[in-house]
Amino acid sequence: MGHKAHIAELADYISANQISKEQQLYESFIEKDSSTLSPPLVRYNDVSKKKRKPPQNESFPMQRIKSTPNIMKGFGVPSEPWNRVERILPWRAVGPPYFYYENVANTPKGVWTTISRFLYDVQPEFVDSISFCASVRKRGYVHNLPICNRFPLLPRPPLTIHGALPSTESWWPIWDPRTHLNCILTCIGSAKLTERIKNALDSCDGEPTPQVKRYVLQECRKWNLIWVGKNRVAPLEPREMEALLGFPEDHTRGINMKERYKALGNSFQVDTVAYHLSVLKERFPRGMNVLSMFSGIGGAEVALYRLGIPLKNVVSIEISATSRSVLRNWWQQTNQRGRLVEVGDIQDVGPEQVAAWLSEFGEFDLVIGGSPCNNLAGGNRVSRNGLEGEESSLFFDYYRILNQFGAVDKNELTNLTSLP
DNA sequence: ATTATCATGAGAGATCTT
DNA sequence: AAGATCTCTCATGATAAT
Repeated sequence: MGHKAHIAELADYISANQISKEQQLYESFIEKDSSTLSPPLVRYNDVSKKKRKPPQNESFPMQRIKSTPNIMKGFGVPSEPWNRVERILPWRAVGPPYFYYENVANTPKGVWTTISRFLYDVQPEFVDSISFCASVRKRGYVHNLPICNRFPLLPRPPLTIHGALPSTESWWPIWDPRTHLNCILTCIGSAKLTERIKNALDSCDGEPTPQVKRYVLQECRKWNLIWVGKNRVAPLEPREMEALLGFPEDHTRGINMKERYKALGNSFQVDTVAYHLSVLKERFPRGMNVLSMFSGIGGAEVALYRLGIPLKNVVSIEISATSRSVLRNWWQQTNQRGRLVEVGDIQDVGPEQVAAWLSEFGEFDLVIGGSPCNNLAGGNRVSRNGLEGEESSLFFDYYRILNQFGAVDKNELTNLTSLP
């Protein structure tokens, strides 16, 4: 079918089904036109709806499409599940094992292109956790999981601030229009700041002046503050962060506040990840062996557990001793039947160690992790130096270890395909 | 020895204006 | 269409306070 004819047919279909043009284009390119428009949909390192210059000197073809779907909804979110969609995975990306990789969506240019190329040319799925909870969290996910028949964790978390934090509602001024929170970070606003804000508001009797409102709103947005009393704002507490991120209450109890905020700010949003992992439930009714790299406070483990997927053997690689203790405590408190193997430094994990695990546990069913974002994150003024940065370069250890399993190495692939 | 506070912008997208 | 303006970001390191 010619391209114009295809678009025309599409227009009819859209008007008949009242589905947004963007979604329909998206689906059609996946299901029908993937041969002529390859690869479809997402342009790497481009999380906007606007068109931009395509990346230069990239080895895989870029296809400009006239209109893109809302790119921060990936292959669908519960409110807009495009469950009929299937995607074409590069054959060398097909498992076992299943793999799942996560990092911040807004990186320096070219980072997601590199990540995707190393991970077998699988296209990133960019998702904002605002579709799952009351807090923004824009992240990219590269994985080889099926995307049909996903389902969300229950109960669904509240999607508004007042729903998630009911006690704030009575204190929330009418002139603060926020209905959702910004991204949960690793640092919080100071008590001094909340005091300054209170003083500014107290100095006005009744309605604050426009200048004061502007100042307060600016600080509230910058530091993600909530209303906890008359003229009084406060940063989120750890347990509130835990709830927003989908963790059990007091999940990170027992470590000092600084570490607690840092670990939470670095964590997965559990509902989002669980939505993506939900397709594994029917495939592994008797449980999974999981290799969890950069485990942190165990977002992946909690997601699988909350999905009701039994954890058989979990190898958890995490450099922070306090984060390891959080996961270990959770493992014990939830009476896990499986075995938890803890490893500190991922750089100490060599081929022999991997081989030993394989002979002991058999195959890993899932390799999951989000590598450090320190050198990618926008908030970093000091060392936002990309994927080669001090911490973020640990991505290549994720790739190195993942590549020791079923997936075919690129060099090997080149040799194979160059044979006559 | 810990903990709290503060200063340190760029970069890119989103939205508005012309 | 193009430019101006607004908005937000899984942060780091020095210094003050406890």
